[in-house]
Amino acid sequence: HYCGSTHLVKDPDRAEIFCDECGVVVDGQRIDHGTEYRIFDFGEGISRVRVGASPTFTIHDKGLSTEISCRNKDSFGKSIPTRNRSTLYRMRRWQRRIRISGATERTLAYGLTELNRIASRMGLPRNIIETAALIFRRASRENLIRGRNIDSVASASIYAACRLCKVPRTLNEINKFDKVDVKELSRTFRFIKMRLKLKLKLITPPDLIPRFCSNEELNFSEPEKIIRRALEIYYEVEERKLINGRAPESVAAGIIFIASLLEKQKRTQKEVAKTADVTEVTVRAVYKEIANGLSLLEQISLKSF
DNA sequence: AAGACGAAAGTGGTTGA
DNA sequence: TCAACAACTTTCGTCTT
Repeated sequence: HYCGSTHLVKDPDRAEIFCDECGVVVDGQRIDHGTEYRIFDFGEGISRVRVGASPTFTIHDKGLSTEISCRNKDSFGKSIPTRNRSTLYRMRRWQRRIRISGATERTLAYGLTELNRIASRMGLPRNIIETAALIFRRASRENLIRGRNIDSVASASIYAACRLCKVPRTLNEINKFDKVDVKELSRTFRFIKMRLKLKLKLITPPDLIPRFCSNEELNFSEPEKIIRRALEIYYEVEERKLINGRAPESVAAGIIFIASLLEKQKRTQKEVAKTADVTEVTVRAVYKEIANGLSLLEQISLKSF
């Protein structure tokens, strides 16, 4: 499992196995195959019935809620006798509790729906969606959603899940599918990350390179070759400390551009820039720096002849 | 005509006093 | 908290293919 931890936790209520270190859902489809049993033990006062495991974190069953008026009148408007008022009081108290939980449930349902919408439009794999849903539920449980835009929490959960699962998306990529602005998404993410103590490693170019190379925009015939070449270049660059303070997308883009030249599958700077969501100017800057540092310039210009 | 190049000016985020 | 700073963007004119 990616984060190296062997500390996996099984949550029998949710039929989930997830990593205690990083929170990634390892196996979300798992069904509890434990003994099916019922206990009719009046002595213990417990009746346990296993009806089956909830298959996913992402679906929520919505409930209905009821209001009880605070006036002491019945449905005909007649005053309710004092001897019944204590009963009514108790009913109200219960109803209030249920309604409050109903509100958070509604938030959960709405948020998970939104989360699913974004994630499926992005075409994210199952395990990432489950991880995102788990994060969202934790955020809800820890009361982090109140006073915050539900949509932004949903987006932030997806962003975090992508990073946890080692296939990070940029904030901008997610922002193309959601309804919040990048700044708010960024704020919410930082907040959630801190409060849930998510352990996220920094994004590095190798996290991005495989996905970028496989992008349909670039349409490499054999992405694996480009990926391998790009990674070679990256490790060389890393070793020689040729780049400082560049955003990982920028570095990835510059490297992929060079790799496309060396593999004789040249792509334009514009194309590479578009898939990495940076500008051509940035691609140029990075690729120049690297090409100079590795003395690749003559090689590249030779190849292009 | 399209790509590559780099200058100039503006923006948002990080850093260090 | 403020100012300096590098990275990044946008825009644009020029050169190359």
